[in-house]
Amino acid sequence: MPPIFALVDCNNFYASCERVFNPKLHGQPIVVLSNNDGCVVARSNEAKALGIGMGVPEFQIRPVLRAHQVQVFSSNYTLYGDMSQRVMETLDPFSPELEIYSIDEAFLSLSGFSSWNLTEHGQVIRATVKRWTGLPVSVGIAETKTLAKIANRVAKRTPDTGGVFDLLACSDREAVLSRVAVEEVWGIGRNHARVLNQHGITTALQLREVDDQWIRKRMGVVGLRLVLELRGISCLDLEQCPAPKQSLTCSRAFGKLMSTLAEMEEAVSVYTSRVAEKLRRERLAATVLTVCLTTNEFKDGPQYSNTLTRTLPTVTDNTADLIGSAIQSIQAIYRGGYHYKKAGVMLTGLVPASQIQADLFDEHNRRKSNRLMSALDAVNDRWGAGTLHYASSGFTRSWKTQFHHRSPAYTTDWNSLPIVTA
DNA sequence: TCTGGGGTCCTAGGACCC
DNA sequence: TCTGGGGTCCTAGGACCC
Repeated sequence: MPPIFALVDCNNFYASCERVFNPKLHGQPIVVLSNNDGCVVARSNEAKALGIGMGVPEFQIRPVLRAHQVQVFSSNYTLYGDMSQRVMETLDPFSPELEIYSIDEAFLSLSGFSSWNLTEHGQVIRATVKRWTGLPVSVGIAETKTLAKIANRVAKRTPDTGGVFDLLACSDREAVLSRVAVEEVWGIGRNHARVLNQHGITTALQLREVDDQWIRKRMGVVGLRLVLELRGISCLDLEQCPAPKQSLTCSRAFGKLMSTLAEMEEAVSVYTSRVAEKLRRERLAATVLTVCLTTNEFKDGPQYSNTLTRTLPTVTDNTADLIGSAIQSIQAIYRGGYHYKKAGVMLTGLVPASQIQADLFDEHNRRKSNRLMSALDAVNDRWGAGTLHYASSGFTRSWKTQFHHRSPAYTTDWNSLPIVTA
């Protein structure tokens, strides 16, 4: 049975989430900012039309934001995560196989649906997601994932498609591919695009026609796979069960520059606590911990950054163990006389928590540790992150990441439910 | 004044072994 | 002329994604 993929992708996901519970925002330009309200990470169509680019620092476009009364939001990951889950649950019945590819995208297998009118099926999907979640999505359909991505782009960009485009039902595929720039193809980033352009390859159609050996040499097996996908030969399968994580990170820019070791220890302690929570949620334990710190690269003045990776004394998912290692590492790489902007903690060498090898005498302590961590996580789930924390994380948090324009957690907090007035 | 965060995969090269 | 050859494992770095 030849494969058929549908890619369902939410339009301007974060910006659209803000709109669902705030109808006044319809038709208005919206931007959503990254942590610390630093860069633009999402834009409504109206904001795109104003020429606001993706990833642009907020301070550079402040005049535009003010002049056009653009609605500005800090990232509200609690809201977006919950809305994402609603979308995925809505998509589930439409296909026997679903791959959640990112927070706002899913691949559906439509293999075996070839006798259906897939454009109509796509329209039903689109209308259902809109009705059940309030979010607009686009649907692209084709026989490979890479082509489904392209079909989705067409659906999004061409209003008369009604948000659904089926490349299988398209009579002039060459015309479609010739209108897609090579840098818009999934898997072609800035660097590969530059090289391809230098060789006169500027469209998806031209990329499809390149010589196999040539692309293999320049872009490795990844490049070859991509070209085959453009030709309609499916090389990327649907992945229904996500592979176990290989690394977990918490890294963040500070709300202000920091210089003392005491502050850096606090920050690293907080970040370690966050990443340890992720670790336990995934039911994993870590064998290696990496700490990094860096000054502000955009600023003049002395620069310093360093990274230290250490194998942990024992495989663990215990926050205190991990903090102990992280503090030792930050003490080792910290240097006085600098203004630090960012630090991070990464866990690798992850193994299933159930497989932790405990020696005979360790058994008692491990049981105790598990109970303590369960209690810690339960308290913080119930009363909010950081309610219960280690003293090494400090109490002032003057360096905390800033979110000055955050919308309420409409869907996950009783006190933030939207209120409808007659 | 102000510039995000969290991932994956592949490849090349070095160390080491027999 | 010609200085073995083949394999594994690990790491760093590059490229990409959302």
